[in-house]
Amino acid sequence: MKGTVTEEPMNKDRTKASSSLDSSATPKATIGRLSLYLRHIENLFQSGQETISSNKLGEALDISDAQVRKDLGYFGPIGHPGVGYKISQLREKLRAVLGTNRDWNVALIGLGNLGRALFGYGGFQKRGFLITALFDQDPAIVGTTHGNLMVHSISELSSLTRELGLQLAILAVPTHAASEVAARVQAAGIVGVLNFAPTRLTVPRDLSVVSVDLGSELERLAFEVNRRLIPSDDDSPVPTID
Amino acid sequence: MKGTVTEEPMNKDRTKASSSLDSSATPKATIGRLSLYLRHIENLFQSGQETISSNKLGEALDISDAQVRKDLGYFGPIGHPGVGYKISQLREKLRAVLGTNRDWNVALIGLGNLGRALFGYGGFQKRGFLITALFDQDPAIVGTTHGNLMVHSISELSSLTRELGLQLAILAVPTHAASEVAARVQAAGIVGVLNFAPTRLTVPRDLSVVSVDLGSELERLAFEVNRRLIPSDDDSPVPTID
DNA sequence: TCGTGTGAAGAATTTCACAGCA
DNA sequence: TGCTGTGAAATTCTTCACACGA
Repeated sequence: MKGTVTEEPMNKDRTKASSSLDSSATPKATIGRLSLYLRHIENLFQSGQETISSNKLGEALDISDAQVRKDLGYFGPIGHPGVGYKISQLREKLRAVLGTNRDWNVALIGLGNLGRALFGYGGFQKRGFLITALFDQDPAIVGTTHGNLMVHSISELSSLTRELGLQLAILAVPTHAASEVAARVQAAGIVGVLNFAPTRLTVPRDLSVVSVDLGSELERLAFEVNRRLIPSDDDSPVPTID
Repeated sequence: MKGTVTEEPMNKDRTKASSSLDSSATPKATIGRLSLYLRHIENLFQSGQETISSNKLGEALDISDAQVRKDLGYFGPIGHPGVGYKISQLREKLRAVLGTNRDWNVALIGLGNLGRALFGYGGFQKRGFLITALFDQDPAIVGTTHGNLMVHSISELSSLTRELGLQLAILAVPTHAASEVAARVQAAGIVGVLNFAPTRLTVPRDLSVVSVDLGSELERLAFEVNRRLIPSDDDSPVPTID
């Protein structure tokens, strides 16, 4: 993990459908790579390039060509033998699969340091995730404005979710509040949350959760550095740290 | 993916060592879980609990007990049959493996929206990652202070890395600058970077990279929501979105 | 008896390698 | 000839199930 680190522990899943076009058969790892493909394809699309081969695409992302073809093939054949993948076509396909061919209305909940930062970060809007409402529990923060949005009390979550058609929420609240807020989010009718609190959300069914624990990502990095600089075996290179 | 969220595409690695204590044999997925274990163990440690079984630990994190035992066993036997894992002992072990039993001096590079937010976010310091120097390329930002730190020009990277003993860097710079900055970071003697720019860093060897693409995480969430609410097959539940 | 450690089985994912279309 | 799509092989990861220590 990912980074990232990402989260969402593995679980038994029922319903094993068969069709090779069935998205529920998509390996988890593939999904992460689809984002990488799209990112790169968007760049190529901007640059006006027309086609790209699995080999070239993989090279740019450090992924094997066979892996690229397998990944892209999960949603039906889309490549052109002898030619490669047509960039505009592949772009559409990836956007459809990843859900970025439409806009999503996103609630940002929690406007502490991290929340404000995420709000200022432009990367979300660019990919079709529009932050259209802000919420916080702290009365001292409710009523303040950021950009052209005012911070609402969490008690208004349900009404505003309906009113604004909010579909996703970014949770940047303290750990101890995360699960409770997630429950309210779900009750309000929001269907997915991106959770930044370093805890496993225990939530009712019918809420998709993706967690990002920035601290874990740094731990992963420290682990990699340790592994590289301080090989645990004896018969080894022996570089020193510091 | 996981924060992806996380990144670092898979690659062929040479040198296959044998010992079961060899950390290079640790499955990639395990590393992400080690952070989860540590997170939970720290909580238990605070609460004063003395031991925990693989079963209970797994239950709290939604991981199978066998998986927990396998993961924890990669670094040598540490459990106590009939008893479980001693929390203080497991905590030490995990901290040692993940490198959080020491402090890391971290440079934060890029003080735009995201960088400032990450600086304000307390989650890093708590886990032993001390942001001890700030850098930016923009002359308008160099010289400003945040907390009790002044923003330095990137040209001072090498000297300050030596002076302050910087080991890691958090990259919150624009995409187009990321690889170049990473090269300078590496040249300055920093050994690992946590990259927030949505691009694959092309860097010289001898630099560990973990990438977090927040946009990708939202895409992963959108994908999950789509999959849950709009099953691609026909013989299905048929909930509607919106 | 409780609960770890661990081979062996099983499942999931990646790589190989090649038939076949443009 | 160039390049995809895809079975089959190889590899990696997870779960099973049980011997054994406390």
